Amino acid sequence: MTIKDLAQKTGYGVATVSRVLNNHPNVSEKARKAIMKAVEESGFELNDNAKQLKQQRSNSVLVVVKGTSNEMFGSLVEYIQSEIAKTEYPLLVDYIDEDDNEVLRAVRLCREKKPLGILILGGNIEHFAKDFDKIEVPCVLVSSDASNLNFKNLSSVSTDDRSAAKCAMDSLIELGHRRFAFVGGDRNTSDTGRLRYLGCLDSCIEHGIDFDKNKDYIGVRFSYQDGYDATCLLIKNKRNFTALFAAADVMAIGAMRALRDNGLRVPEDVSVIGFDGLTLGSFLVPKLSTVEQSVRKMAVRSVEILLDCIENGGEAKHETIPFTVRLKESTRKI
Amino acid sequence: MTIKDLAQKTGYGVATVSRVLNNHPNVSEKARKAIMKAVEESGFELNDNAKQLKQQRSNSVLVVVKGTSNEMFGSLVEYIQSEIAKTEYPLLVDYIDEDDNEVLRAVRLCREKKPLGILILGGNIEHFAKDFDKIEVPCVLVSSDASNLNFKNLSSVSTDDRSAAKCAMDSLIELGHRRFAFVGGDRNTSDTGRLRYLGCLDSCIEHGIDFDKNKDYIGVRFSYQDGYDATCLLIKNKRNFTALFAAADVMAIGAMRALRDNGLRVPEDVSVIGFDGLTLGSFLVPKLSTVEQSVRKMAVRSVEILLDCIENGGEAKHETIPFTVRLKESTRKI
DNA sequence: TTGTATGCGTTATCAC
DNA sequence: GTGATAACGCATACAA
Repeated sequence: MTIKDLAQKTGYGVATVSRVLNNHPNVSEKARKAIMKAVEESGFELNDNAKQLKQQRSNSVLVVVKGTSNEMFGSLVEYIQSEIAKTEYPLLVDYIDEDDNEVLRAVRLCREKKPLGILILGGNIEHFAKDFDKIEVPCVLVSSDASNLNFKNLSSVSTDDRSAAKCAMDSLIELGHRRFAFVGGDRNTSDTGRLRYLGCLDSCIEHGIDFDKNKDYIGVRFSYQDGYDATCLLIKNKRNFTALFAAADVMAIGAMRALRDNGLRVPEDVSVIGFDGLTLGSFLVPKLSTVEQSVRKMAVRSVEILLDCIENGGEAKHETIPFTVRLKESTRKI
Repeated sequence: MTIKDLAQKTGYGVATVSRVLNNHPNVSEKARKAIMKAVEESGFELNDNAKQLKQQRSNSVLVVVKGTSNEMFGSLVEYIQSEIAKTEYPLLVDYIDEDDNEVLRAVRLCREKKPLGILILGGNIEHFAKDFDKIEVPCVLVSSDASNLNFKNLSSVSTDDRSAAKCAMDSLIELGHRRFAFVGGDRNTSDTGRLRYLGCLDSCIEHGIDFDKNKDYIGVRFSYQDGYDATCLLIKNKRNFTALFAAADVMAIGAMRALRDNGLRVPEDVSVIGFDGLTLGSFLVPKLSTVEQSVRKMAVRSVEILLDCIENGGEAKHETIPFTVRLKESTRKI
């Protein structure tokens, strides 16, 4: 079933059928009705490939997700999906490993899929600096700040990771903690991991807290198991910390279990704070203290910015989503 | 940049370029080398739209995910993604609401996207019975059994939900429990919810357990919050249950928190068992007892079956993935 | 082993 | 208001 068949069936020409299907003007009401009727009856849908070939672009929006075990991105993708679903653009989701180069991947997908725009979840600024010039469509980097890169088609929506991590640490210090352990991201492959690490460092320095970056900090992947393993290692190192900062809620959850398995109670023996503000955290026992980023707001703004760039040729924007340190039940005063 | 440009650049014809790009035979080594070199230099990628228009299909695999708040599907999508990534097929992921009609959605996407095959995560057999005949490409329904529908292009990979739920209940009964509460799925919109409900009922009947389907059972959506709310309601009804069965781990997690907030301890006062076997469950305190379905195996088999249908014209298959009742720390003997 | 020519289904430019 | 018709970039039948 093609518009040709439809034309034959209704007695009109393909051009008129196409006009009706695309809501173009210069079609008689009579023709519109007749053609729409035929469309209904046959369940006809335009062939996207032909349409897009003709129009020299697809109408899809591409999302590249870096790292699959971090539930925060899962949640982000869902919100993005539901925002994009309000439009007529199909969403192409591509998951890549935490260690892969997201920009090269995007470049390749652009040539293949010709998306209207791209959202990249998680990214490494160096990758952007090196290869982003090969991307021409609007792009929003979600979760890292790209304002100092100055690409005219690259926006970003992020949390001020460094300040947020510092705030979280400040809160722990205010609760009386002095000895800390850190389960962070890999500082080399993850901007987010690096910034949150620096924020912690800032706080330690400001408060004169001792901190051995080789023994008190372990950088791993964003997953439950990695959080668990890293924490076991920190305990084994006998650093006797009273508080643990995890650079992601998934790690914090792994950490809490590791503490428990080593005979330590949360928060009585060790306070734990995570980062992200996953919905899940509020259902745990104890409720996970965390640096809450409004994942929903992040998704909404990212999509809004992207659509503005796509539809109105809007300028690239760099936004920071506010965070809130939420001390719940996994932290306590000592 | 098109194959025409590439042809011009290398002095060969478009047909030869096309042959090289598709690894077809009858190309001299010399031509292959020259053309590949030009491809490298220019970073050329075939235009998917043109290719697919020509071939009368896209090369993509479509995944329709029903319900976004059930983390089990999130996990399933990730495994599917990583399996599909081993092939060269791009994955088109479409999320729809738990209450939407997944088959009509798939029909529409088929006409638009012309995918090679479809995976549907979560589904209602009635929807399939009514409209699946409009779908012509191979399809695998994941998580519900479709063997009694007899569509030649519809496979299914599922857990025997009814037996599994019964086993879980049997285990609780064996632990000495007699008074139960059930947080289940909506029996009307979700096959999975209905079957797990029936399994529980089977067990109750077999063991002569009293069960008021209006007061002891609440059917809600698969999410943390719904599990929480339903449990609060059950507690309010003063049914004095000693064990709670949740039709999904996410609900069980919500339930555990609700119990806690109502002054009940898990497992001392109430034993809780979930369903799915999420990775997360093993990191909770207490570790969540659950009916474990190997999500990974489910994903792997689903993709294998689909690819076999796509690539070798394999027959539709209906497979059941084994389950294991895992009693961990959220259940106890009374 | 290679090149030429045709058509996939659509949109858009014309001429009517 | 409408209908021919030329692209879009590719794969492929067929000719050389």
